[in-house]
Amino acid sequence: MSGITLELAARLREAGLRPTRQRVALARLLFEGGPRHVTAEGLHAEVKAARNPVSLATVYNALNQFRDAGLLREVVVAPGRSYFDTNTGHHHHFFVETDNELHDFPSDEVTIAGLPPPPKGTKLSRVDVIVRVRR
Amino acid sequence: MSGITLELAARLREAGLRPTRQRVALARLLFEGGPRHVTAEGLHAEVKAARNPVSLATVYNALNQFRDAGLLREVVVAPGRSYFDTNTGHHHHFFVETDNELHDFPSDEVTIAGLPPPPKGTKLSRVDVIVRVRR
DNA sequence: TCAGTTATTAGAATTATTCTAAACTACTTG
DNA sequence: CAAGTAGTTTAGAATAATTCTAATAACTGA
Repeated sequence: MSGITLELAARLREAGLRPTRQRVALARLLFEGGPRHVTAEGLHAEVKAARNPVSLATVYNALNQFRDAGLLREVVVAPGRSYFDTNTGHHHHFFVETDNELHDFPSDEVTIAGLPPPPKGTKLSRVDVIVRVRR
Repeated sequence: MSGITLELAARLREAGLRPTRQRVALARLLFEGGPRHVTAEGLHAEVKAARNPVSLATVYNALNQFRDAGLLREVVVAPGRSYFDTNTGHHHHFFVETDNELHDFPSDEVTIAGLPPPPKGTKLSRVDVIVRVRR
């Protein structure tokens, strides 16, 4: 195994996930290289193309587990369209409705003021801002 | 037809939609009384309970048409969970993830500053803010 | 009223996702 | 380092949400 793969394996282990061949293959596609947005179908096509066959069910399982472990963030933009974002830092999204493109933008300069307090008995989980645009 | 129904019929006509029995029945459930959030399945159950049978396909058609006409706003909170909101004014949402509840909150006091400009060649459609909380 | 367009319907089709149960594989303990 | 075992993977079936199809029905303008 290469150094990079060992690193990914360690990362999975820390997340409480066994670094199986399939999960490592998916993690490589997701986490090597820059941040990206993937769909389950898209990622499945990629592992297939990389001649590292992983079943679609496993892709779904892995994406859900990675998300639950905080390695990914899920962004739902339209009914039946959800993306997994490898950027788990604080940021928001542009969604180009006309061609289903999702882009990050940093939240550094964005400030949201005057949010009401969470309903009684609940605690804040996250604030999603989706800026919808059309071409 | 009652006065209220005539009003709704006029509203549909203005939106370019024929005020058919089914659409008026759905519009009554949606627009009489205070603002509300519905799912297609939920609304379908309501018309059935009101002994005004409307097929599920028609419920979907009507909701999509109402949304396209600006009478409703669609809010997607999770994969396979989208709500139609009768409040089309400027406001945002709380989503209680633990029990799939959606609540409005007015945007009067909320200010978002520092949003980057839309990507080149696109124009702003809408800004969605979803505050996710857990119980 | 009639013709013509538009809407409704049941059920099939599609799409995205999850489930099932059997086969397999990574970690552990002896 | 050889099992044992608990966690994983898999294909395919199952589920869920939504859209499509093509036949029937209903509104509208003349």
